[in-house]
Order: sequence, then structure tokens, then C-alpha cells
Amino acid sequence: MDEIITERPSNFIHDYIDEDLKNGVYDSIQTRFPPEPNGYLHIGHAKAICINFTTAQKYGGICNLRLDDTNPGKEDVEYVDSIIEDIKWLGFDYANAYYASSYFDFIYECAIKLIKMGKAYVCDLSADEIKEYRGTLTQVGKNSPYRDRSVEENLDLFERMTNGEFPNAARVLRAKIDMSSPNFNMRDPVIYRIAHISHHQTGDKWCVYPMYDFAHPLSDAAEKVTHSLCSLEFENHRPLYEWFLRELEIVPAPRQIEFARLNLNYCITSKRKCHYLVDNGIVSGWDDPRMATISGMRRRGYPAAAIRDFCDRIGVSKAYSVVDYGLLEACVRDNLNANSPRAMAVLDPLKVIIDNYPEGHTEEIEVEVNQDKPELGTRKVTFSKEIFVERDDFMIEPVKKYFRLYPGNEVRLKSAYFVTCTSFEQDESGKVTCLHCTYDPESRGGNSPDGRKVKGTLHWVSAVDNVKAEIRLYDRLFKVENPANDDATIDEYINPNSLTVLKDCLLEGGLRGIKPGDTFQFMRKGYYCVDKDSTGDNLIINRTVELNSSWK
RNA sequence: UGGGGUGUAGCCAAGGGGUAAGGCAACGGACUUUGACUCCGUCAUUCCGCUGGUUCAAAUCCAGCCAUCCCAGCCA
Repeated sequence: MDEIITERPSNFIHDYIDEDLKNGVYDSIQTRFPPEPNGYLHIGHAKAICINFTTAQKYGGICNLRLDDTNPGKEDVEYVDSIIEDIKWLGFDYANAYYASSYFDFIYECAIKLIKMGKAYVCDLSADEIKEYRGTLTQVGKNSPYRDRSVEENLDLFERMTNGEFPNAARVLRAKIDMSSPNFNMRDPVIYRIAHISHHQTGDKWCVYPMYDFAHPLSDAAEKVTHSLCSLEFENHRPLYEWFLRELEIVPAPRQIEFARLNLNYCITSKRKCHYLVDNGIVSGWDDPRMATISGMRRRGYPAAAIRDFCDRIGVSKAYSVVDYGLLEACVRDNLNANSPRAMAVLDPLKVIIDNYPEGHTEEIEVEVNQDKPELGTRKVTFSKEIFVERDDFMIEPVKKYFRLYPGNEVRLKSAYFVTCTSFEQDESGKVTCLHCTYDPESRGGNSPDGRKVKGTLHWVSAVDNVKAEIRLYDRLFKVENPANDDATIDEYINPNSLTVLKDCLLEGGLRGIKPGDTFQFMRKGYYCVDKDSTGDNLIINRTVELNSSWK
């Protein structure tokens, strides 16, 4: 919404680009965001999205979306749809939506070209044998016995692979590079494998699919990408990326630059673990408000601008890091504080009877929608003899520095009147059931003409005009910052109290008719967003984030 | 034990020979009809991973060391 447009901080990627521009390597800049459609986008992707789009923006270039769909067995259109929706929601307009699969013909031609150059060969070794031949960290690999097949034989075999003559895994096409390279990626990497699987975009046209290492540089080249930004784990792949482009004489070649991926403490961003959570019903779905997915955060009420701001604030570097979740929350609070209307709500109601208020009488009180933004106008709130306040806004025996309600103490009811607690009722168990107060009719609006001050201001909801709601409080889904990698133990890291449902919460009457996606600050209680599953009969409200509180 | 990266405050992160930006968190205080927000102040006085070296001057250059991350998918 009101995103403040400021100069984005410069980073090391810009230095590389400036250098390339200065050397005349490229005329204009083009980037791409290349997710594989095998899951929903999460906050880590948001960083990559922001980096790719803002880098292109900075140089007046374009950024495309490319669905990196070279492994059909794991992919699905459900994911491509969600990816497109999430990127748009984040506020980025890609110039084009492309699919790696739309380059399959081109990539295939490149493979043929490599074979003809004697730089690629069909290998009949099994997966295990290839692994064995590849060597180890300290031991060089050895050449495949099929490495020196003739160009004619390779061409014939590769064509027959493509025609579906062989079963899955029977043969692969490999680049002929160097089995003794210290970099495993250069030890004759597999570039095409047989997979008799229908592809979500190309159907049954192909039964051989290119590997990432082969498809990626060629897809970048096909799109005229100039800077291929990716995460650190692909650093070891760069020599191979460059090898393909060099051998295939692609000029100007796109340049790969790696940056550190985002790690957020208490968050799960591993796709495998996210699938585990969804598949086992531990969360309600990919958009469960506890998930670190874009859709989960959206449902939780995080504004897109806050996520963009977060990505700006964490910076871009190559250092491994774990960002504190509190920074994301700070961004969310900053945005919501500036944009959210305020309202009153009582999550745990305690009835208050104002004994000297006329029986059956009600009045309308005008309250600012946002005190800091008078231009947003006012709303009407009903005041009546019986109201509800928050249960913890009353203490029989006040602790030190407690300045809300306790017997004999006077407080202000926000925008309404000064009230003084005169007595309280309890049930057999000792639980306070009702408060009795007297009000000062002279203090309407919240100020006393005699100038006396009160230290506490309470939020309240009328007993005769309110909206009932179910409020969901979310805590961290994970207790431990970095759960172990094996799914067998992931359960022990899950916080069973990550979701608390509060029934029978009361909102001020004016909130009747609020809709999914509406966000409010319930004063002194935090920011809240109406859930997508919310209906008029069953109002479900997610707590987006708490307020900072200096009072414990 | 091979190769490729990275080490600046509790957490991110600028700075690339001239005397350590900024943000989050934290801690004081002011203000407040939200204990919010806002505002003011404090927060690396040769510990810029460590040890040496070069220099008038080093977080920045050099050497060695230490720590840590990534790589042996027909995943991306």
C-alpha cells in the first residue's frame, strides 16, 4: 500500500553488473526467477523473487518467471498456479511466464550438437555403476567404458532413447568432460535421462528429459538472460554452467552469480518437510497460517509490502546466516501500524455493570478509525450500561505498576467515560464473574472537565451491540530453530501449542460485515486478519502479530 | 585427507589502506485517550575468526592457521 519508495541498498551483485555494463558485455539487463513447480513458494523464495525483480528494475531491465519443469515426476500444475498467484500477490509483474519445457526442442538440438562435436556420449552404465565410476572426494573417477563410442553410434542410441525404445534408466546421455576433475559436477555429468512420464506441459511428447545442469544455462540463453542469480549451493555448478555455454558458443553468455539463501529461525522452508507437514495433516494445508509459505503468510495477514520490506532489510550477501524471525515481525508491524484501522475487541470477556448509568439507555460514541491518521475519519461505537472488558484488565489485588481496574481505581474507557470500580462478584470457585463500576457523566469522550488524570485506558465492547468471533492465536510451529533433517524425528520439533483457538470473543458492533482479508489493530492486543474460511455465521480471525508490550 | 565458498555486535549487514554506516533486538528516558506508535539517549573505547608480516597508517594488502557451509541424484 503506502510503501515508501526509497533507494534500495546496493549489494555485491550490482558490483558485478556494473562491471559487465562498463565492459560492454551486455547492453541491457535481464534476470529470471526460476522455481521448480514441485511445491508452494515460501519466504525463502520471496528473497530470491525480490532480488531478481529489483535487480532488473534497478537497471531498467526485465525479469521473467521461468518454471523450471525438467523433472515431471515431481511436478504439478497445482504448483504452477500457486507460484503465479503468489508472485503477483507479492506485487511483482514478470515480463513473461516461460517454461523450461518450452525449450525442450532447443535443448535437444544442443545435445545433438554436443554429440556431433564428440562432447557427449550415451552411457549404458547403471546408476550405481556411474556412482562407483565417479570416484570419491579424494579419489578421481574413471572413464566409462562407453565413453569412446563413435558419434554415429551415440547419435543412433540417443535417437532411439528419444523414440522410447528403452525403459527408464536403461541409458543416459553424458557430457564428456573430465573424470579426474576435483569438481564432481565436471566428472561427465548426466545431461539427459529416460523417463516415461507424462509431463504437465508437454504431455507425452518426450520420454527423455534434460537435467537441471544442462537445461538451466540453455534456458537462460534462450531467454537472453544476462545475469542468472541463484543460491550458494550452485556455486560448484558454475564451471559446468559455463562449460555448456562455451562449448555451444553462446554469446553473450549469461553470467551466474550466487547469493546466500534465506534462513529464518523457527521456520521450515525445506520442501520435503513442508510436504511432510501437509501430507500428514499436521497443518491444514500449504496456506496454513503457521506455514512459512507466501500463501500462509498472506492468510495470516502479512502484507506483501511488509515481506518486500523484509527482503530489503535483510540484505544480500554470500555469508551463511540465520535471520531472526523478529525482524520479519517488525516489518509486518511497521506496515500494519501505518495502514490498519483500529478497533476494539475483547478476547476474554469480563462483564462490567455501570450502576449509575440509566437502565436501558445506549448512546453512540464517535471514535477515530486511527488516531494517528485523522483523515481516515471516525466510526460509531455503542455504549451501554453493561459492557465487557478484558479479563486481565482487572485484578483484585493489583501488582506494582498495574494501572488498570481494581477496587477503588478509576480508569478511562477508551473514547467513552471515566469509570471507577466499586465492587466485584465471584462464583463459588472464586472466579470473578462481574464488575460493578460507577461512571462520571462529565467525562464523556474520555476527559474530565476538572482535569483529573487516569493512568489506564481500557478497551471495551458493549453487551448489547457486538459481534461474536473465533480468534486464532498462532505461536511458532517449531520449538527448535533447525530441526534435524530426517523426517523420522521432525515430529519432536513440532510445537503442539502452535495454535490456540479462542471462542466467544467479542468485537465492537461496527465490525459486522467484515470480510476475509480485512485487517485491524485491536488496540493493545495486536494486529488481526479475517481468515479466508470466515463466513458471516462463523467469524474466524487470525492474529497476525502481537504488539510490542512494555508491560508484562 | 580433494575442490569450491564464507567468517564485522545477540541477529542481519555496510565498508576493499586513513582511524568501524544502518536495521532488528536490548537497555534508559520523554510523550501518549492503545503500557502501541512517535521522539531522545546508550549499545564494536588496537578483540572486524586467530597469529604473524608489509606500511607513518591494516577490518581492508600478504602468509600461515582455525572455524563453518556446499559438492560423490538418472533432483533442482
